[in-house]
Amino acid sequence: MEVLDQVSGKWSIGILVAAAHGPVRFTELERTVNGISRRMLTLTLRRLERDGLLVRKVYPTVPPKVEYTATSAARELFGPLTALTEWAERHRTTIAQARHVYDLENAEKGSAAG
Amino acid sequence: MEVLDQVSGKWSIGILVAAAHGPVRFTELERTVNGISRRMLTLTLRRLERDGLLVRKVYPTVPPKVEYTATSAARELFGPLTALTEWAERHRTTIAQARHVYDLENAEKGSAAG
DNA sequence: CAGGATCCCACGGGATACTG
DNA sequence: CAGTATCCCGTGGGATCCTG
Repeated sequence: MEVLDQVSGKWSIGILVAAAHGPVRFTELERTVNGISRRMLTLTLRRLERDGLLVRKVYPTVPPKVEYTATSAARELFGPLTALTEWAERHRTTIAQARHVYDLENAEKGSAAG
Repeated sequence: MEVLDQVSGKWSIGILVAAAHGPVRFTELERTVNGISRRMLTLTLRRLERDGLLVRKVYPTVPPKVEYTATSAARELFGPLTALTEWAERHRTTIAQARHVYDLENAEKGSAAG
């Protein structure tokens, strides 16, 4: 799905949920979205703005102040997004175990389906 | 979210929904999941199998037959996934327009906020 | 039919330095 | 404070050829 490409990407979701509860500032996001670099924050913000999921409001003060606000389209995303992350939470250990088992079985390359 | 990384990737979702309605065969997926290459089909199937979202069943016949079936964990994903794709569908044109507008505004680099 | 192996490119994304 | 610019690398993914 082409439209979901922007929701994918390592940071979009994190930024969106960070902006869920009202306007957020750049530096605020930098602290909130854990592990994100300045560069990726900027790039992802630009993409989300371009897709109409965030509105960027600049206050021409000094020092500068920029606020990002989730649009209604973005807010409609929060439901599905929450469902998805909750699923991930529920199945995290299950998936980890599945990976472990799979890796073990495929370590012994000559395994006869034992 | 680390666990969602596998759901991301260009093809995982497409493959999962293709396997939603029962077991599917390799070639069947190759036709169903539009635009996927043999290579990515194999790789993505392996990843989904490793994460316990698909079960791979081999019938030792000639010619070979391999069936992929969604696990219960994967089936629990369909709800959230559907919600997400429906959101994408609802907002597809909106997003396209937003992009268009954004691109126009940023084409005139010297624009003084019109 | 259902893959595996190899090559090769595009792009996502981190690190770092500079700016209005 | 809120960016932009540059460099550089890992990997996602397409094309093509080979195989049990």
